[in-house]
Amino acid sequence: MTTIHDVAKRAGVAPITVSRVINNSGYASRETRELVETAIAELGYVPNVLARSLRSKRTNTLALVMTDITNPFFTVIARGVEDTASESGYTVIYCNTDESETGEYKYAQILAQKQVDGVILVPACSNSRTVEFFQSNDIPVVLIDRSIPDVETDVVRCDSVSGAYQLVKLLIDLGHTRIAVLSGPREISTAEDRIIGYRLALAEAGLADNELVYYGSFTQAKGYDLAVQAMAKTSPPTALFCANNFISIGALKALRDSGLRVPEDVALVGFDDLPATMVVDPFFTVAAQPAYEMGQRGTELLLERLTGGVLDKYQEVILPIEIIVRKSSGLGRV
Amino acid sequence: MTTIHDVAKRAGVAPITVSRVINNSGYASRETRELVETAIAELGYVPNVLARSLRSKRTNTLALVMTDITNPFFTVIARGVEDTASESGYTVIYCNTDESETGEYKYAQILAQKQVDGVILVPACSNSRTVEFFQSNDIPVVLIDRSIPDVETDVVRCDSVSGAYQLVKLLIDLGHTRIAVLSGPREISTAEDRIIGYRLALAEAGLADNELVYYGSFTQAKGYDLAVQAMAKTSPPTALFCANNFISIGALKALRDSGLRVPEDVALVGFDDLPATMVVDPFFTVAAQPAYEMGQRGTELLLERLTGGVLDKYQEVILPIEIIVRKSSGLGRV
DNA sequence: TAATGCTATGATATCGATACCATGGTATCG
DNA sequence: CGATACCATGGTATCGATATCATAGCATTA
Repeated sequence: MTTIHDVAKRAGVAPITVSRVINNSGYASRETRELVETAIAELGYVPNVLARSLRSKRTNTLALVMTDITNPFFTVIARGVEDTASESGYTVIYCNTDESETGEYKYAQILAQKQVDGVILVPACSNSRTVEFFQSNDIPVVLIDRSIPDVETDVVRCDSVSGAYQLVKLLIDLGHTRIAVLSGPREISTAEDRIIGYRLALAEAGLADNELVYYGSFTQAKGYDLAVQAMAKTSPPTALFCANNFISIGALKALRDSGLRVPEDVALVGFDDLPATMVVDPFFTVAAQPAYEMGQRGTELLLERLTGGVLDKYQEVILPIEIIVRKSSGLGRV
Repeated sequence: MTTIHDVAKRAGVAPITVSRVINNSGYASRETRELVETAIAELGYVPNVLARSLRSKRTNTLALVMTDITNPFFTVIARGVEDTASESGYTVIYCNTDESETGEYKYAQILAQKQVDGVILVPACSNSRTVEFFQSNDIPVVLIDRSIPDVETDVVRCDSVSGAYQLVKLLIDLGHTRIAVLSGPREISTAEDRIIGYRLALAEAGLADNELVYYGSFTQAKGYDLAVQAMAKTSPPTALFCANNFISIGALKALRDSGLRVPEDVALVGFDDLPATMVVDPFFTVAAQPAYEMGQRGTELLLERLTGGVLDKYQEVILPIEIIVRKSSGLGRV
């Protein structure tokens, strides 16, 4: 390992001068700068950011803690975060909690140890322990996609209530009266909000008594299960509202496996679009959230907190949802 | 920030003793251990890994440098890496080069600065500069998925030649004689190997004169383009062999857009399966590579190099490919 | 009983960089 | 011309941990 001292010796200057050249801080004459730069090139010197960060108290590293990196929705968020962060010279550590509260807290420890400058968190639970832990270690946190009750911090999310309301209203307008909602875990804000939106649309149409609510998790397997459960009723629903993309796919699989056609026999709508790169024939009617932009805005907010000094009030940014009508919702019932 | 000194003072011991308790290194009496542990708990102390790594020269961090994190093939590799690494107490930094050589080299600098212990690299080019840079900084590298000519390092990959051969032979056995291959960039080993396998199968069947080779890139957009080009010939191919999943999807889209049915009008086979979570109705006949296992084996190899002292000889691990026959290859031509 | 080995703990130097303070030279201005 | 400001550079302390060496008590063994 060549160090800043080696460079300094070779260039005939003091280490601190080398530091100034590298970081473009303080003054350095054109001549000295060149001396240092050639010494760096000749030695193949690479600064040690551990030492730098230890002294300067800034690691130029952010962490993105999310629940499921295999879900394209989060992958796209990750790209938004990555692009924005790297533009400002930050690197990003990705952490995958698999929707587990303990996994999340375990990562929180590691990230604090690593002295990350800030965290973008998709919470795996409604528990505020992780956020409070970060805050007690002076690490700012931005929540993304999901919120947590009674926590003071920045949030970037979409209006799930409204998105769900619009999707379910669409089904009602098509003539459906028995609509089931297949959602995620009870304690996740988006899972709950999407049920609230569902109820709103039902109530408005005078269908409050027809509620068919299923809680589960945001996975394909659970989507399959819940769809099977829902369709097993004596008078099964004629439409399903799935609370995310994986649930949609699982539900569609379940319906096909029972010989039911979508949309002819059962209509299907859901949250979260699949990326165009991964789908040949877009089929699902969805409430599409601007995932890339969520990552971007969340990161911007975090960077503002880090560099712009103290912005005293926490912000809640709510981004618009787009309803995309495709084949899976069908043409309506006669 | 509470430091090891604060803990030491509170527990009435020396900092080094606290260090011993934390790291379970050296001796510590039961009594002292408890004193230290309660002090840690009371103060909410979290060790600073920057300082630790600076002194100990180990960061317990690996880097996974890949070309496209939005491709599920690489996402699955990432999970394999992550799981294996975290089992051994390592964390993983993910880097996305977007198939760009400069992007790759830029990340190399950053990773060296961060003092990562080792790197798992999916090379974006056939250039050995990045690998050599890492090696000159004493950072071991394992290549994954793709190899680079004339580079001395560990490699974990699949036998693309054989996979391609089998897929193309399958098409030939179904009666196809005009088969086009839509591949990636000329300088990527997997892109080239898949063409070699294609040629092998053609030659064996006496079809060497029917070669229809298209180079491009591993993206959906390019797959679309190449398929359009291939089908525009006066006597167009009756089957397409796509060198990865994104090319397959793009090609399928192009065929559909020109009113051609798969497999009735054109048969389609390709490399890399799509994850079951993302597909309702598996359709493509594919050469499936064990992505998770590739990540796993690559990481294991790297960890062996890091911990097991010097394993003098570099290894090349070649994992088996599975051919999965589905609808897209059709039933053959009469 | 002296030698040996293990347990338990501490003092000090150091990892590689930057913060902070200090120094001296030159240009500008009233 | 002296005061002031800016440019250019260096010395030293320090960030928070561990490597290395040292010390001392006690048990075991020849």
